[in-house]
Amino acid sequence: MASLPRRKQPQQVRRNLLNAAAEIASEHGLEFVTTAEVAKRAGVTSGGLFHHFPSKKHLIDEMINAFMKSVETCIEDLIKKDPDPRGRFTRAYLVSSYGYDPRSVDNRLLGAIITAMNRDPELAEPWADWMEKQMEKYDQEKDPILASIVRYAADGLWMEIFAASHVDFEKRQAAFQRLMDWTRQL
Amino acid sequence: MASLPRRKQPQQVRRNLLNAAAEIASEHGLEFVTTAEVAKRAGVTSGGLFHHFPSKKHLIDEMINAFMKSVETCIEDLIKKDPDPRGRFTRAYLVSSYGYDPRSVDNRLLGAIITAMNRDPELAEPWADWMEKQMEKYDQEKDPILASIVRYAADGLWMEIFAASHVDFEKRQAAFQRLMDWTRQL
DNA sequence: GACAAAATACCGAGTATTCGGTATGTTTTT
DNA sequence: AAAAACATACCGAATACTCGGTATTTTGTC
Repeated sequence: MASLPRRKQPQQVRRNLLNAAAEIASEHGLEFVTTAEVAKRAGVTSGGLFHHFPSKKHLIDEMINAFMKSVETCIEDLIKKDPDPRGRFTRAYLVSSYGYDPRSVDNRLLGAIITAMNRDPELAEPWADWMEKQMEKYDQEKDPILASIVRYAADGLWMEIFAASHVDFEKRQAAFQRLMDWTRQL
Repeated sequence: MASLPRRKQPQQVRRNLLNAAAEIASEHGLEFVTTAEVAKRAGVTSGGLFHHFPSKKHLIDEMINAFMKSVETCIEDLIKKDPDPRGRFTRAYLVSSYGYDPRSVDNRLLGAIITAMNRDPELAEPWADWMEKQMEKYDQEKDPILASIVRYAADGLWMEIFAASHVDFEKRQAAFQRLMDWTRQL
C-alpha cells in the first residue's frame, strides 16, 4: 500500500514536543529534560524545537501549565460526580492525592513540578490562585480547620509515595478511610 | 600583632567543603552545587576538593547524611524534653515539621534533599530505617491510625511552606494547635 | 633534637563532554 | 513567489574530573 505523502502537522509536532518533555521529566526528573532529547523523542531536530519555542523555559512553562490544568479538571470532575455536597472539594482533593499510582507518569511529573515550584515561586502562583478560588466556592464548611487538616494530610499521603522508600500500604489505606469519613461530616 | 604561620587543618577544610555544599544547596537548590563553587566558598581550588572527595557524588551524599543526622538528633532531643509520654514521637515529629522557618537554611536544604530522594531512592533508606526504629520504640499508641494521620498532616504543613506561594498563617497555626491536642490523647 | 624520607595537602592549568542557543540552508505548504 | 516548517552545522559557556607539580606536615633514624 502506497502511503500517502505525509503532510506536515506543525501543531501535532508542537504537542509531541510538550509530551516528550513531560515524559522525560516524569521518567528521570526535570533536570534531565534537555532540548536535544526532547527534540529526538518528538522526531525532530534541535532546530525544529527552537522553531516552535523561543527558549527552553517557554517549553517547560507551557508543559507545566498544561499538566496543572489537567489536575485541576480532574479534581473538578470528581466534585461534579460527588452526590454529597458536604466537603466535596476537600474530598476530591484527598482522592486525587491518594489515588495516584506511585509509579505513574503523572505522580512523578507532579513531583518534578513541585520541586520546580520551590526554586521558581512564580510557577506556584497560578496553582495558588486556583486553590483560593476553589476555597471560596466550596469552603463553607462547618469546621474549616478540620478541612485544612485533611488537605494537609492528603499532601502528606502524596509525599510519602513521592519520597519514601518503602510504605505500609495497609496503614496508609486505613488513614485514607478515616480521612474520607471526616470529609462526610464537614 | 604578627599572625602565627597558618597551619594546615585538613579536617577543617573538609568540613568547610561540606558546609559550602549545604549552603549552596539551601540557597539555590542542589542542581546549582558545582564543584568549582563549593571549592571557592571553602577557600580551596577544584583540585583541593577532589583531594578530599573522590567524586561529587561522594561529597553530596556525605553532606546529606550529615544533615539527616542533625534532624534526627533534633527530634530525639524534643522527645527527651517532653514530660508527657503519650504520643511523644508523633508530637516531636509534628513540632519539628511546623517549626521550620520558611526562609531558613535548613528548610530549604531539606527540600532539596527530599527532591533528591525521589530521584535516588537509596538516599531515602537510612531515613526510612530510622523512622521504622522510632515507630517500634514509641508507636505503642492507642490509635496508631490517628498518629499516622497527624504525621501525614505534619508533612503537609512542611510542604506548604516549601511549595506554596502565599500562606494563611492563622489557619495554619490553628491546624497545628488541633494536631498538637490530638497527640495528647494518643 | 636534627635531618632525611615519605606521606599528605593543595594548586591550577588543562580535557572531554554536554547543553542551550544561533545562523543558515533546504524542503514543504499556501 | 512567499512564508512556514523543518534540517544541518556550528558556537560559547559551563561542568566534572585529571594530572603533574609544589608546599607542608609527619614519621623514622641516629
